[in-house]
Amino acid sequence: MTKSKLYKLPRSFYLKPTLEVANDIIGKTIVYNSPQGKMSARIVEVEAYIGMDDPACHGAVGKTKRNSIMFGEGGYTYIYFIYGMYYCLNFVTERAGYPSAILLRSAEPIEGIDLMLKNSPNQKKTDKILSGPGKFCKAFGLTTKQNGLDLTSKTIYLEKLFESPGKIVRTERIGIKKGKDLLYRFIDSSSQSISKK
DNA sequence: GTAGTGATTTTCT
DNA sequence: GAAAATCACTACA
Repeated sequence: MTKSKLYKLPRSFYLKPTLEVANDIIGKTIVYNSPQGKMSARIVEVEAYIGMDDPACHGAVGKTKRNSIMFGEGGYTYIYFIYGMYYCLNFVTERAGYPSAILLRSAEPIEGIDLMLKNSPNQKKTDKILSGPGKFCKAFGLTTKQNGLDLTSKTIYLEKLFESPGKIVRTERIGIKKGKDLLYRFIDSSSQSISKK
């Protein structure tokens, strides 16, 4: 593999059906120009949360203050606080008025590893520092302050990498009580950094 | 090696 | 007042 060409994914990427986006997002690179410096990582694990028919989707119970960003147009960040101590990062998908998003569960660090380690005092192994939604946000320094950012802006965005993606596998989602029968979790099976075996 | 549980606070009922 | 799209630690085999 010689030079890898990168380009920022446009708004249209996020407006496709959520399952398509979830599949396509595996192997992409997320770039975040944080106040601390630039950080980037290769996405290897995501979960889809789709609309009113998905019982595990935050938007299924109707629009609330917390999930209102999911009802907006695709291509924005949705960050929420959970279990009293962790944040989770999502990418909003599809059209305005349709609550859907993709939860970023795990990634492999590329740039800014020193910053990630600094943000995550408990982590020692760099190959596991982003292996979970809560850990990812901690390492990237993401909080609800970053909720609703435009993914086509300069601050945070995804890049397409012209390399053959790893083998993508679909499984049931993790950590939810309802909707487990839906195979909405996508992982790159060649990665060693997924959040759970 | 696997399994079980406490931490801690925002958000919604 | 209870639940929550999690993680790290402890206990035990």
